[in-house]
Amino acid sequence: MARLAGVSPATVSFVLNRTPGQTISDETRQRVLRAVAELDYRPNRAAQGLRHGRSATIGFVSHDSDFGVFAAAAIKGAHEVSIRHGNLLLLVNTGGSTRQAAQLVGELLDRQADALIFAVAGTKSVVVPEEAARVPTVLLNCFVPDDAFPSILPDEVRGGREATQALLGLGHRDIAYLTGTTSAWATKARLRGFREALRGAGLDPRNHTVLSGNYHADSGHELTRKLLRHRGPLPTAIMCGNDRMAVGALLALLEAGVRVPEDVSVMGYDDQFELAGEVRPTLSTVRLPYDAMGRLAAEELDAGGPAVQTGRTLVHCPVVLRDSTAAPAPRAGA
Amino acid sequence: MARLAGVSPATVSFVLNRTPGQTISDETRQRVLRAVAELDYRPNRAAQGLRHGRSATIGFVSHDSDFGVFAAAAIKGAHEVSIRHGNLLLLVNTGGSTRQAAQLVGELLDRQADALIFAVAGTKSVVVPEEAARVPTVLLNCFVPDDAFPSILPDEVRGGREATQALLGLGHRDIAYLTGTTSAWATKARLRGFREALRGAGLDPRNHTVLSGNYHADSGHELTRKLLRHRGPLPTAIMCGNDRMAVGALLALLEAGVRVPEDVSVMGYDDQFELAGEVRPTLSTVRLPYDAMGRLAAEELDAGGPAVQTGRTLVHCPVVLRDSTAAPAPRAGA
DNA sequence: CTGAAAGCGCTAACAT
DNA sequence: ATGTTAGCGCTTTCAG
Repeated sequence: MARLAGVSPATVSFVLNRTPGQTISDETRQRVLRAVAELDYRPNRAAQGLRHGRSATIGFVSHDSDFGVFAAAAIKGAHEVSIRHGNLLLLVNTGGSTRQAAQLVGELLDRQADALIFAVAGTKSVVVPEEAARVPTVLLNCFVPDDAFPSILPDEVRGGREATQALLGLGHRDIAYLTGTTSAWATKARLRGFREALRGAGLDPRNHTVLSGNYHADSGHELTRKLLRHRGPLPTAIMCGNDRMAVGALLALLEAGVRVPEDVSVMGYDDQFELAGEVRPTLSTVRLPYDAMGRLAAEELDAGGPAVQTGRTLVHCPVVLRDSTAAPAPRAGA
Repeated sequence: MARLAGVSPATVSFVLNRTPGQTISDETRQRVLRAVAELDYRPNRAAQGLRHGRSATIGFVSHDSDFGVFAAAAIKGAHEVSIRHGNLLLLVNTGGSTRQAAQLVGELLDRQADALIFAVAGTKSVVVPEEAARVPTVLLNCFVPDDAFPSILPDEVRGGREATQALLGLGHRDIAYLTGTTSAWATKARLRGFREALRGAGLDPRNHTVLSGNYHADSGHELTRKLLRHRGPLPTAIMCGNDRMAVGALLALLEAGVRVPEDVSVMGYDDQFELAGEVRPTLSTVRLPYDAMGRLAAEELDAGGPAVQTGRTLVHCPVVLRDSTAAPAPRAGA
């Protein structure tokens, strides 16, 4: 014990914490510091936590069957700002089961987590274990029907709109949309943005092909083949539900000898790490700012307010233009 | 306090923990349990930890600039078995900096983490903060020069060898290898496995093209184009440093009108989540069992032995055959 | 069979 | 200006 080394029990605490309103003689301070250095003593934060009722720990609940790209990015963001505030992340994965979620939130609370981040990969409505309400909790990429917890969500409508506008800006007038899973919240929102943008440019969405897929690369491949088979003139641009579908589309187009972006532009969505920026041609896409969302969540929590600020915060998804999009080739009919 | 509800202070502890060698009358037990249920009381694990000197928490140090696919998989595995043993993961990311690593290991230790997992995405030698030695520590996908900590590593030589043997088994005799970053441990090991397999089949590795890339999709693309430009007869199979390079290769081949697997077989490495199984054709590859490695690490730690069992544990990387490989087409010269 | 008491490592209020 | 005391919530001898 540092106390043996010096000659004081709680004085150490005063010195180490610079307790305000406490004045310590320079001599003792030195003595303490020397002892601390010698034993390289570090306060036991579990004990501090017990005293303070605060563990300097934030529970991160990944409510998915797997940790994936989403969780990794969100965790990175949350970690980054938590660290800055002296907090660490206590991580659990529920496997997507509501029962497991309740169980694990219990474990987190037992360990006195000061706050909770509840995150899901595919934006959607979730059931949050009610015990979560005992501490400040933020929902990341998900929400509850009554908005009892504050949510942080990507602004998918705007993302879809701006992606479409980017294409329109390049001169495209015939844009096909290969959607992700139709039932998904994000799919609907992106599609809505797509239609808004078309209407905004004076075009009729009903003249534009929309095909339903499932967010997997092979569905992008398949739908693009359908596009190639069935239509007369190919659209000059293809928007895809996400980057993986875009990669599938790319493969199908190349197989058919269609050049990207000379003959057709392709737009993804997600800006998926190690994918969008690396395929050839590199993919124009919309950045899903999971890391920023994680940061935001942690900021709300670290700020620590009783934090039952409610409501939904939408985070902007910026368009990232790379090589898979270009102005359409002048058409014969033009 | 549950104690108020019943009429006992520490008896609660006996009941809840079924303390061996303690015998409790059925009546009191019921009383306690009823009170516990009513207040849905749960013991404070921070306090338990303080008492026991054990936090039921394992520190997971991701020593990379980012959380990525690797960390996500390894964490998933480690989480899975930790949970089963009643432990939770306390997660930190060092950004790859040794100084940050020391700092964060400090934070973990201050919070009384019972053990540490130190993980890196690209297999390599690392500098582990020396304080890590205060608790059982396992190195995941990395090692220290003197093997002072036990390491868990993928068996890359065998992976490379078996991937090559799979191709040889299909009848391929001319296999090109597009490597990842040459300086990487994994690259060398996989290449060694490649050569061992060739020699094992009575072939001379020097007759096989080996081109150096960097594990990114675009380098797979570029090297494949080089292959297409420079060589007379294309090899019948191309092994790639990883799946992303394989996707690059796929794109380049399709662009050139070369069919996969009819004209050329392509083999990846990693079995990357959401990639290898989804591109068209689906990628034959070697599974890098990061989740299993994570599980293994947690198992060694949860077993909790003083656990300074040292040495390196190699984990098998099984070949996964999908659609991008097939028997070579009969050649004119054959 | 159960309660009282001490103590894990720390800090906040209260004496000195 | 420093040291004492009590207590955070739990477990564990040790007496009853």
